[in-house]
Amino acid sequence: MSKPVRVRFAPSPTGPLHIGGVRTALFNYLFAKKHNGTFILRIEDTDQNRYVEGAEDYIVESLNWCNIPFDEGPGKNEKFGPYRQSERKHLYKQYADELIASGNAYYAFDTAEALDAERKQHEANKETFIYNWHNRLNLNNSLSLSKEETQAKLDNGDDYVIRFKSPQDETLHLKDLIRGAIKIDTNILDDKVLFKSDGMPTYHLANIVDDHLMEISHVIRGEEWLPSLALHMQLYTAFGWDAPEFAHLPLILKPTGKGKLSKRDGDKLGFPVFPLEYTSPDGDISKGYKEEGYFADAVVNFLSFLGWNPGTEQELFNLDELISAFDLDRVNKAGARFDPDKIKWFNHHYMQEQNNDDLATTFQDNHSELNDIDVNYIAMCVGLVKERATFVSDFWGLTKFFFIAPENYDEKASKKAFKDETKDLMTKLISIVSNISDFDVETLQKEIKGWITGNDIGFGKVMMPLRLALVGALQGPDVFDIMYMIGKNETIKRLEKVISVL
RNA sequence: UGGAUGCUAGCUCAAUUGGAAGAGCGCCUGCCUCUCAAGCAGGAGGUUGUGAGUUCAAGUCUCAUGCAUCCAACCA
Repeated sequence: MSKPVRVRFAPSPTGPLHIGGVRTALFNYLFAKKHNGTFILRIEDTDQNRYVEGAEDYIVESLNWCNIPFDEGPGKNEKFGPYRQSERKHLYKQYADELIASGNAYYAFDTAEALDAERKQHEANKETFIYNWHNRLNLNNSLSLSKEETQAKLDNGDDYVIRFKSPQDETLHLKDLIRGAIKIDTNILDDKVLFKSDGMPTYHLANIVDDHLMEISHVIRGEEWLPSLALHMQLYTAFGWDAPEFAHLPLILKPTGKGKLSKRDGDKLGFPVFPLEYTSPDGDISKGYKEEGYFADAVVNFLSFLGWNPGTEQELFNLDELISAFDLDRVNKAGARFDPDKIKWFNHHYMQEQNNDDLATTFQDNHSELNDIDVNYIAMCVGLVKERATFVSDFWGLTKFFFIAPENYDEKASKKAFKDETKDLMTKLISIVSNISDFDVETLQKEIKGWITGNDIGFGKVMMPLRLALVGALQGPDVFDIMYMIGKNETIKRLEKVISVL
């Protein structure tokens, strides 16, 4: 039917990729895969002043960690390359010149200082300075100067920028896939700089040229670009090109209060706002979801619900399910509030699907106390407690009694569990345990429960102090599982110890 | 200040072309149990930001207003 779907994620390498950027990348990826299309990574590094070393690698690593790799991009399947705008520098000037030739753009020689002064003066008069039709003839450009003067300046090598000549008294009818029809009066638009004096294009020019050259079919980007849509559509018209479809995603808002989610919110409220840990050139470290123990699938699932929902009650989606369920029609318009508790909830669910051996390996790597312990044993412990864990880092607190005997007993629990007859009961229990030769869960259960019911003792009187002896607190999985795991000798040792403090 | 976009439960979001306001998370209660979670079941929670208008009928359309965000760079 229509053109093949080609979408791009076009971040600027100015630092670590924000979690909102990951969401934008994800939606592009889902849309591409849903329509058997191509997901492209393009690096928008036209601002050399803001370039940060390592940021591009960080972006690529983040996408890979999330399992949403790009199909085309720097160093990969370069059919439409290069994919770094700095390496496409030679392409842009001719297009700017083309716009000048067609009367859609003009040279401007105003210095940054002159424009700054204008802005300040307007501000003092409580006005807004806009460089456009109403004042461009009073400023220093090829429209206000004569042809000869302009040429003389160019020949002289004066610094210049190329500005778009925004039309007067027109109404633009724009279409956004998520927001519908938008009307814009061109009189309020300004003459945006398309080409900078350093020989680089601005975002606006590079973006349109590259999207055209790379045959992008759908532009899916953040809402912060919505005000630029009018300019971009006019550029397509000026070039005589077919424009792609546009979809502007809602912003991601702070968990508390109002406002856009920022790096500071993460620092303040203690959750990451970046996919991977990031160390800035200054040495500042920002937390990452990966390093904090989140599973990539959980992060992706959570992110997919920021501004989108499937219209059903299903919340748990793997990547394939997301691809088939995703639809731009179901992306909503309002800003999405970031809820750190919800992402933990997702992580807990994904924890249950993890392989115990893999979890055990990670767990062991993170705890030197476990160095000499058989990984299979650790995996069994993990299997017993993971239903109550959200992160691998929860494991130690949940399993330490499998590896080391409790040193003391929780005070409140002791009051509840230790009674006058406890000493006698525990002593008797030791002899029962000692006599069990098949030391497995079933036998333990049968023998001990049989003893309790047979003598009408009451479960709490035995089980609570027993649990306290083994764990040190009234917590943890099934008591018989614990006994089986630590073994007969250790069980008896712990019972003897608890008797000694009674 | 100007323009754009948005506003439904505490939070994330639902609600064919206008046609009885719903789910999940969180919270509370119960069940389960040797404990804490998890799990299961139930419950509370809403004048759809506010005010008008059009209509037999408005969360949905129109206008006004409030609040929030984005843009208003030779940043992206």
